[in-house]
Amino acid sequence: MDPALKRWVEETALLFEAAGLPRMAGRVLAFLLVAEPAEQSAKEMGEALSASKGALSGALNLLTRLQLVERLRRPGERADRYAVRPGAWRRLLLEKARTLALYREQAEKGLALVGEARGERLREMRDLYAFFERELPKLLERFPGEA
Amino acid sequence: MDPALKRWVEETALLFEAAGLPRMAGRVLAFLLVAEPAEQSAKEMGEALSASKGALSGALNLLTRLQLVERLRRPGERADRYAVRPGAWRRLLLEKARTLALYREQAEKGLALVGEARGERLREMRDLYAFFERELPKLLERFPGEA
DNA sequence: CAGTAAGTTTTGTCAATAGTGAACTTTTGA
DNA sequence: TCAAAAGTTCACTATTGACAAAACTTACTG
Repeated sequence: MDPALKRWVEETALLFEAAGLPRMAGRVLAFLLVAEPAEQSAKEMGEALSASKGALSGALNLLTRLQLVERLRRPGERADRYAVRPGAWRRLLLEKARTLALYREQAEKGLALVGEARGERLREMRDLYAFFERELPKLLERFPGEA
Repeated sequence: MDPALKRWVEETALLFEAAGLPRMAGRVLAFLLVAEPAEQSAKEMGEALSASKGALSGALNLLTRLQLVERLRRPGERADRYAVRPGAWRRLLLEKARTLALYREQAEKGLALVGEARGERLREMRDLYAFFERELPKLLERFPGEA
């Protein structure tokens, strides 16, 4: 693999890490974004990223659960292949949007404990998250893209 | 402090941690959301949260840098007091919005390396983040609230 | 149905990070 | 100017989590 591309993968993995992914999962995702062909086997990724089978297994399962990557098998081949799913980014943001509800609910729990009267600070929190919970999915619909 | 409230603080801290704050900073912020009075000294927080001076110092500096908390001094008092800043949540989201640019830029760097022709996957990434980079600040402006 | 390749799980090691407690510096009110 | 309180910094410890390596399980292919 081109050294410049290798550096890009590592940098990108760091970004993904900041967003909450484990380091190895970030590396795999970054690699799959630029790999040729798009479908890669665990073995190939292990060589490209100098990572162990075990680490890849965990990372790939995570990325698959998150629906960022799909697992597929070419007829006649023994090994699974993996590729970034079309619409992965939209899905990632939808997922984030869903966590907004957690924040809103937590604010509401707090309000129930301290009472609405004493809850100016919590109300600000609840209202803003509720606003985004409503508006973000609408915004995503306006984005011109697939699935 | 009421045990139910104590549990709420701990739960909320966990949520904040998932969003990227260090644990202690999350506890402090959660506590400041429900504390009476709103302005609390480090000593009071140390007792309420069973935390050391040193840990509080770090957490409070972080929260102050992030502009989520403000530091103030009542005349005649020796110790600083801290309170959640009005508009803290909006500010937090604006900050997140700013990181969208990082993702877009990283996708563009990748495109420069693999070429636009081979870059369907990266283009999807770039386009979605660019879209949000444009739309999110607009959305925030529509939220009826302070600074 | 064997033999082998792929994938998962487990175990042990290592690095990173948070937090305590103590030493140190700064501030402030007398 | 002095003394005490507040705040910061540092050294150490404990916890966490990621990863490699190897043992184990599953499932394909001939």
